[in-house]
Amino acid sequence: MREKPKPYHHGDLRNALIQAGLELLAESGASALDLRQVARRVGVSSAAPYRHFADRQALIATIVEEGYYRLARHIQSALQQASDEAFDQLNAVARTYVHFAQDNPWLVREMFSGLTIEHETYPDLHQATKAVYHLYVEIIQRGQEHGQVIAGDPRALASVLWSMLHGIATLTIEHQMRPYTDGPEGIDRIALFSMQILYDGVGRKERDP
Amino acid sequence: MREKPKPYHHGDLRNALIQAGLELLAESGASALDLRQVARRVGVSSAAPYRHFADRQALIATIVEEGYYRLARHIQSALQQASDEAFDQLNAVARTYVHFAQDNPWLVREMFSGLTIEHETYPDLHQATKAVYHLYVEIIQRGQEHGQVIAGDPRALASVLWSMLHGIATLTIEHQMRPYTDGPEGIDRIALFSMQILYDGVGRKERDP
DNA sequence: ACCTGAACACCGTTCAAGT
DNA sequence: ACCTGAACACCGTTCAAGT
Repeated sequence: MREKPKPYHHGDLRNALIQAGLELLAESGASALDLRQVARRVGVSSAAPYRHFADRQALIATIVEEGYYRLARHIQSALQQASDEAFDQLNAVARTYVHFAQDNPWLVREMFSGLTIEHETYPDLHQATKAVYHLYVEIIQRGQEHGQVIAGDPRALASVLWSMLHGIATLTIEHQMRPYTDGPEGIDRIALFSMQILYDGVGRKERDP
Repeated sequence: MREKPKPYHHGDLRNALIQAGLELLAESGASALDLRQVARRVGVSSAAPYRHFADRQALIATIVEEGYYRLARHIQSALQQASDEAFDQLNAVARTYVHFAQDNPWLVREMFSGLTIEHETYPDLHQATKAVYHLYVEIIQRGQEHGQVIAGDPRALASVLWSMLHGIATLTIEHQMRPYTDGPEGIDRIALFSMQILYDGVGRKERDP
């Protein structure tokens, strides 16, 4: 079934490299994400990728960028199935975030390692992270409009939400959330619990008489 | 785990390698954390480190472990200067966490990358992270005893606190918290703000008459 | 314009041999 | 017992030459 037409020109090498990199990352972790191996899998020479990416970092940045866009898509589709209650939406996002991390641990680790984000050498990547961040800002704003979320700069509140999501996803991947993540609905439980805390706080409120 | 005090090239190569690794990491980032370069800086051959560490990962795990112990010490000393109010303590921890991350960005990135924690090949490292986690559990428990923190499994609540700290530290390092971190007290401001949210929640509470 | 082949510098790791 | 020197396999990157 598999033909091996090996034209001198690949045709879509750039996308093929991104795809192969994504696969290698998922299969064998970050150490497999090296240019020679990616080139090998695609069936081109080790030098070929340099026609499409400045260096290894640039390929990784593009792969991570793709990761952020995928995450954004997942979140958007989860939000469409949630009610317009702020808490419900927070919950949907948290569940999506943690599941995405669990399903793509190596990709998310690469996304969160941030080595590339630091240098603003990759504007497209920066754009992709902003797209996700913007979804949080919108949730907060809608919640404020409906009187469900406290007043305050939506971007500041969104940053705190982002921090929380970032943290629970990371700790879940690293298996630091056990035993709360065990069992069939464990991952959902920790997401729900975290959002409940974020929503209501850990401080004990006075029961006024 | 103290050994003979002898920071000379001959007798204490193990500690010399850890120290050099810490320095290289701080100076030049993760890419500088390679065995040959560490060996070079200490003034031994490239093969010498293998007498003290199984491989490169083992050296990194030890360096990261040292990072967790340093962080634990910082937190402990901050807690001693805080009052016995739960909120005050949460705040002290958050400030310490974020400052530590800002002062040691590469070390913290390595600590959070978690590639090593996943494999429980490094029990000492696991131990070091537990030491930090335990400090959070204690804060939560004290807060509950004083009626300042809501009821619930202290370990679960501590995990949520940990997630929050993890997230704000990461986003601060990656400069995703701007513009809230700008200015002289910016870093403290974002820590305080985050803890206020964690304590009181983002949900709008009804003002009962 | 896009890709190959060979080359260079460098790293992780091993091992026989030195002290 | 601890360290050196040489060696092997492999990776990032470059560049002249091929299609």
